[in-house]
Amino acid sequence: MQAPPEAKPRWERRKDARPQELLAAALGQFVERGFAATRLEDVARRAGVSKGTLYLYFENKEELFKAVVREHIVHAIGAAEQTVAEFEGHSGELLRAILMRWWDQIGATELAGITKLMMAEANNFPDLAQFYNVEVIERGNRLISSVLVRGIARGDFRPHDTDVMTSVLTAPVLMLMMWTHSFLPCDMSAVDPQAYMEAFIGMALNGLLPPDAPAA
Amino acid sequence: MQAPPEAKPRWERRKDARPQELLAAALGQFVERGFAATRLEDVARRAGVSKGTLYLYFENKEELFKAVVREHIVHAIGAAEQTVAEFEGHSGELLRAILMRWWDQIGATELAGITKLMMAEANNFPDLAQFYNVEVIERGNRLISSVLVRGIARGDFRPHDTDVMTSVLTAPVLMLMMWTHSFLPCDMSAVDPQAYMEAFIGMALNGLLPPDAPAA
Amino acid sequence: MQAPPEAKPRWERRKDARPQELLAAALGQFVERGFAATRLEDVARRAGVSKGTLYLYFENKEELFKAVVREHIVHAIGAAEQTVAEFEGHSGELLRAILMRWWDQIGATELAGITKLMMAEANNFPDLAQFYNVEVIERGNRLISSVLVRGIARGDFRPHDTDVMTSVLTAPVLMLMMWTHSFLPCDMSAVDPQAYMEAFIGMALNGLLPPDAPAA
Amino acid sequence: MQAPPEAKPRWERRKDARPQELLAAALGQFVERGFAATRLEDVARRAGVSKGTLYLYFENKEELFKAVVREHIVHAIGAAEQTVAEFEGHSGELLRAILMRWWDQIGATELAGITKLMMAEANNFPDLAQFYNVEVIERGNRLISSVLVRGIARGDFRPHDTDVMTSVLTAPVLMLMMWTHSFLPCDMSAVDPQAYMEAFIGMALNGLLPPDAPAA
DNA sequence: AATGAATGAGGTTTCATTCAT
DNA sequence: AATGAATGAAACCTCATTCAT
Repeated sequence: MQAPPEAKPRWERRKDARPQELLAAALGQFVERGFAATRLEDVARRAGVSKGTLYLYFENKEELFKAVVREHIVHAIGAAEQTVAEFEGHSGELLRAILMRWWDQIGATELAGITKLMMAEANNFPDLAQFYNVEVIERGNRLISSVLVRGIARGDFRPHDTDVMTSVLTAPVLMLMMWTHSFLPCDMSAVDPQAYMEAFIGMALNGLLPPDAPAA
Repeated sequence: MQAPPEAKPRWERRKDARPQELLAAALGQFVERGFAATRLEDVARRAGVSKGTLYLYFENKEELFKAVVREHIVHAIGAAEQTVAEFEGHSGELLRAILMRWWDQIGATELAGITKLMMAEANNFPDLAQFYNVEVIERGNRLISSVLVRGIARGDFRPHDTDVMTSVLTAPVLMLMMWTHSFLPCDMSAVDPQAYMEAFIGMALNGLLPPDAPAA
Repeated sequence: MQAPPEAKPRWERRKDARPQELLAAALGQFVERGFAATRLEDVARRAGVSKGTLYLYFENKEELFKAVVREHIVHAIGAAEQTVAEFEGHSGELLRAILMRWWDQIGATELAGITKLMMAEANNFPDLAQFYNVEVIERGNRLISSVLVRGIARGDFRPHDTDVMTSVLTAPVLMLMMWTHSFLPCDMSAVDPQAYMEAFIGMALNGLLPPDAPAA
Repeated sequence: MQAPPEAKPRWERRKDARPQELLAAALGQFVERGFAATRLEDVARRAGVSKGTLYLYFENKEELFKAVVREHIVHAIGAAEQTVAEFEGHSGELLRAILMRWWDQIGATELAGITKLMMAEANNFPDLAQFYNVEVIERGNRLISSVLVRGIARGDFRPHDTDVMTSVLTAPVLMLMMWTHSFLPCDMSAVDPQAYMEAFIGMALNGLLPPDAPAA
């Protein structure tokens, strides 16, 4: 009776939207400051909630970080796995799609900051490192690897050591991510990431084709 | 009987050796933990002194870090500048020497951890970033650049945009440093850094020669 | 049986009362120990809270001190200004009221310790000195001065240099404050501050009257 | 043989001069900063010696301070006692001499800073307070008192409570010292200390004369 | 579900004092 | 007699986490 029904409540039920907002805020803060230097208070303020609210959704800072990684990176890997499982064409085409999506969805976004952050701080947070290795690195490598195996099996690629080749293929992408997200003003403006990715993938695919295949 | 004559004194005076020991301890700690996460107490313990002793030699944490950088990295750049100034042979040979020394004296040592650290934490410590940019990055780039200019002037290299080329030349080395000093177990064991450097430099030099020169 | 139901909680929420309690504790500690020698931990303990709590309400030690001064002294000056603005009677009466209130509300209370503290430590804390000069000394002097100007304008006082007279009027009060709050056991017990104030004001007012006025 | 005899030695034997230099440096520093805020390192630097040297002459900071007080203030009291003991004229003349000397030798010099310092910090250093009370305040009061007693005994002064009168006589001098050495910019420039002292002493002596004496 | 006041361990820095040289 | 390197006990301040409301 006192308050009209449409009176703005002190806080708003967001229900399922809430966690997403918290994760978005956390991502931004982690990328800007790194893991250790990120203050939960800033994450909360950025999400427009109170510090305590974070703890309703995430056990602690590490779990919040893991959730960010799961939400954005692990999820993307899952989608890529799906693509691989369903794909029916030439493995070279598939590999190109996977690598380009990696760049577009992660490398070219603020998510690349997570990669940088992990390289920098993993030493100080062994639990996080363990988690990231299992959930991201190993799983990601497995994904690339599986495409290579598929390619060899189908005769799309010439036979090779797929584990080594996985490293060879991931390294440039990781490096480009570090590069574009580092403060270091090493005039990378000279290089267009998109062009770099195109060149790199073209070269790689060419090198993977069987000896008798026509150049891609 | 009570006190053995060689009872160790409460502390030992080290005089001139001290600063070096402190810097060595600090370097180790910074590389292992990063700047923010390094506790001065750990640096002190590692050097076998008390916390207060650090402050006899360095004004504060930032100055300690700067001293580490000056002692090891800036100093090395200075030596390289000397080499460039005195060198009399072909610029390709000089460039090779400079790049290999960079790798051998910094990239392949724990000093590469400083580079990694700066990429990771510069955002959080603007003063440090400023210092590092002026003392290391700009000065280092100027050094490489000067070799290229020299090469063009002498006809050792074909004409090119030396600033862009400086980026092109530094990028792979920086990346290799990041790579080999990152926790990320991206099976880089497959690649021998030395071989990588050789290959990279060989390629670069070839590309820099004037059109009519015999392949290196 | 194990835990009595009325077990006291780890901490108690005080909400709006808190700042006042903290300021009271801080005032007590500052007056007892001085600014530099006051440890925030003691202030906290005195207020029955933890060290960290202080920082929820005050940015740092200096801000805490300023808040104490504002809360008690600046506030009192404001009230006095109000009185002056609204007063309608003889300026001598007004001056007497202002000076007596100064003594009663500040000089005779522990707040006099703040005055003593500022005299002692201003040299070591330039920011504090600056603040105190602007917020207390200049403003207080302006207040007295305005009463004198009003008195001259209304013909209540004979013409005189109001700035000099302001000094003449404030000096004895400040001195009495120092005196009664100093440890120095210079048998001031012989003098009753109240009587001293009365005598001083009586004399001052007499001296300020216009030549032809009947002695007060 | 190696070093010519007149080679400047690493340090110079000053023998008895040393302590005086240290005390002078300490006095300056104590007056500028206060007791707690004075760093022994600054005292040492000011005296041109090392920190350790201070401890050869003074057990610790408190003893150093006591020595300063003894050297300058207690010593002056002793000289004044001597004067009183030997004086043969009218007690009014003697009292005037004693008070003026107090002002000239202490009040008008940086030594007045010691008085200010004691008022401000005695609470925090009970041992110092105790020392100062016994050696300076009580002894100083006894000195004044003795002059009053002598005056009454000789019929130079009318009978009165000499302890109370001692307070009455010392208060204005102490206040003037505080005043002139405080940062508080309470335009005391309007008052010339010398004139103030003259006026005060004149008034006091007049009040002390026996009823039938001719005005001084 | 949400808040935000409260906590307290942990980090950097200062400085009186000690002691090997 | 003199030095000055070394110590270590505080002091200020931060922030992840808890919990009464």
